[in-house]
Amino acid sequence: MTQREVDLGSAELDVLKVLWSGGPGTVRDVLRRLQEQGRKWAYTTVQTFLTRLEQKGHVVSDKSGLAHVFRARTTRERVSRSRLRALLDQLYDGSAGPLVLQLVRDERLSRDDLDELQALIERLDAKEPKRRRERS
Amino acid sequence: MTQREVDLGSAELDVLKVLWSGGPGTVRDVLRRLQEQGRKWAYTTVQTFLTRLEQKGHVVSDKSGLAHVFRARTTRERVSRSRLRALLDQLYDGSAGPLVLQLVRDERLSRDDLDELQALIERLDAKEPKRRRERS
DNA sequence: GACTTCCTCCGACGCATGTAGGAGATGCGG
DNA sequence: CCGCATCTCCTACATGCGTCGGAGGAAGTC
Repeated sequence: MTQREVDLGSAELDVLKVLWSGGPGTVRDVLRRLQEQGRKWAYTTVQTFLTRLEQKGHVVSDKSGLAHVFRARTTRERVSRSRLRALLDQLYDGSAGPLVLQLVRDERLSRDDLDELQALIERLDAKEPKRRRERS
Repeated sequence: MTQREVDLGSAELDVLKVLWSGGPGTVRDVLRRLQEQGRKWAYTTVQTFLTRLEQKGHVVSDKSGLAHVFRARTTRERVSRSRLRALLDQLYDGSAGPLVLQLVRDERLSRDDLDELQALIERLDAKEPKRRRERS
């Protein structure tokens, strides 16, 4: 029931993102917020995206007023997961290990992130069968 | 010189992948390998992708023989990095921390991966100024 | 030399996506 | 009541991608 692969173009995603971050809004609202981010789109462009997002089920709208109010239905979580999984499957053979290693190696994680990560690993370690191998 | 954002459709990527894994080959070679993977494409479809990949600079070909031999030029590494970065920028606000945490939490990393990860973290810790903060 | 086979080249088509203009309804300021 | 601002709806159009078919040339086979 995982609602078929989240299909979103990057412009569509940008629109969805303003709904996530700024809450529901009309076409005009969304347009304004986008413009504040430096996007120079026409009113109807935003409208098109909102409509398409609605058709795809990622957004719902309240059509009672004159100007429809759109609200995100798909969560950021959902999209992230879906995208991540696609990346994993396409380029990392489906396994997260190498990806994590690469990330920790290449991206500069903050001390806090590292700490947290370490804590998490310890927690996982604790929970597991914990076969402690001799360092070969 | 980072050669503009790696632009690859998913089918194109599949073709590139067989070049990565199976080495250079002609259209027919690539087609065969793809068919072994269950892909049912027409000969010319593969050809189209190889040509487009070449136009985009991801592949080079040796045209001396009758059948051209194509070879990947863009590495898997490069594509992975680029895709990963895009994901990070689009959905994780550019910072890898949350993503790593999510991965370690949600994906079942193998014991080996966890070990390796831990080792890596320790190495990073060692290298760093090592500001040991009081736990606030 | 005529056949069959394989290859390259070129063009095409449908669907998704990014981007928008115009038509027509509706509401508010005088 | 009139006009201007707004909205929605519909249509359009370019580009990219996934997918091929057909034309025409080179090669190996009797």
